Amino acid sequence: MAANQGERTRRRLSTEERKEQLLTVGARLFSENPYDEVWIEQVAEIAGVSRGLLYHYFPTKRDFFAAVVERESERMLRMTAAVPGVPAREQLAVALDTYLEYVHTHAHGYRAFHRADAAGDQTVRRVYQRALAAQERQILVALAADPEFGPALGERADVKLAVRGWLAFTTAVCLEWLRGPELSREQVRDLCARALLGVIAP
Amino acid sequence: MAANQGERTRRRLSTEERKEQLLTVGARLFSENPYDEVWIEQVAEIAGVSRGLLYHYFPTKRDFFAAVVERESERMLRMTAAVPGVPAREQLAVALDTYLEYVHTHAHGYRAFHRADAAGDQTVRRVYQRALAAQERQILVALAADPEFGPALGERADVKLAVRGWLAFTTAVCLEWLRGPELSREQVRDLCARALLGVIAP
DNA sequence: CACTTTACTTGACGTCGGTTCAACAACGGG
DNA sequence: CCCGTTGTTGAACCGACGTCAAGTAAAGTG
Repeated sequence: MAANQGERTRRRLSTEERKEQLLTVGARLFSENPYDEVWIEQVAEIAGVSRGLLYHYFPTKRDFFAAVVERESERMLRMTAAVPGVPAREQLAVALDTYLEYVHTHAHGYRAFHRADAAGDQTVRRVYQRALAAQERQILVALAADPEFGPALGERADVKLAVRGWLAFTTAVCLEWLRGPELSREQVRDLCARALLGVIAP
Repeated sequence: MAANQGERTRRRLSTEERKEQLLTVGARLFSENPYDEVWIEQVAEIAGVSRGLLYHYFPTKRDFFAAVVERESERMLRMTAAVPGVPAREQLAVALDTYLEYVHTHAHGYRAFHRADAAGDQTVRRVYQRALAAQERQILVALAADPEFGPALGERADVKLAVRGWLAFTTAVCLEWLRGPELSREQVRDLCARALLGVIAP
């Protein structure tokens, strides 16, 4: 009902701090409710500011959502940067561990991010697709660098599609895992790893 | 701008015919735009009826969307019913062919259906999840009936999650395939088949 | 051809959430 | 202590959802 901090002292934050705070609140709300069930007023209320301020920082509600998605995609890509020079099989396990760590600690952002898939308009979708493309590229590069897969990779037209599909696989598994973790992190990791190797294997 | 058929003759359809028509228009619009960019007035205009009539058949916009999703899920399940008594490997190829045929001929409905994943509220989501669960069950039953996979299936806790992930894989691949069919139907079919076998194989 | 039924239209209205904007107030420098 | 900068507010505007009562006309029925 009331603001986060009591209404007695109206805090005045710097532009960046306020933006950050609003995006964090947005990530939580967008992770729990579909896009159009999140009211801009609700975000402002939880953040302890007025509706107007939100529109001062973000032109429209869509832009606000896009900013939440973009912020989360950046965090995700930053946390799961590839480690070059390591065999793909091994690197995959490590990368998946990092990924699952990210999913676990930033569950809200992760869920909010993946809402952009089906709920977004052109703008949001573009941000989302760019992030997915970056992940795909990351995976393809890691695979191509490994002598086990690299050489045969370029000859197959379905590899790109396979990687995209695998990302959807991993996403679905992780979202379900967050819902109720009936499997251990290691089991999830191995399942996803097995899936990728199964698709790109001859 | 104007109605589908010229405005000179106002056609009077049966309840079922009209519902069907409206749902078809809805499927097309929801396949091309996110939920909140589809106006109820737009649907009515294209169908050549008044806004009021739409609210006569569907209480709210959400119910309308849910009806679109449900209709499409029924069609999908009906068209991809399992054929018992056939080995899983073989049945998988046939089922995927049927599935891809459905995806191709009902692209609008297919896209609209999968918007419910992230754009839906509780009601819509329930419809969507029920359809997914039915597909999962269908796959698990087919696998369990085959002596090659059946016996070992019950012992593994990750099978359900794997199947769910595979559905997401297939969905992502099909949606991308609809976008620009750079791969033939056979290639897509084989890719998806390989994916499932790769995940449930030991 | 009357008569009934019922799909369908019309248009005005209330509501609610997104969006705009002029004014306000908290901080920082002089 | 005053003043400019700028974070922030509150209220009004708008447009889409949803309601409703009264009426219109297309089909079936005798």
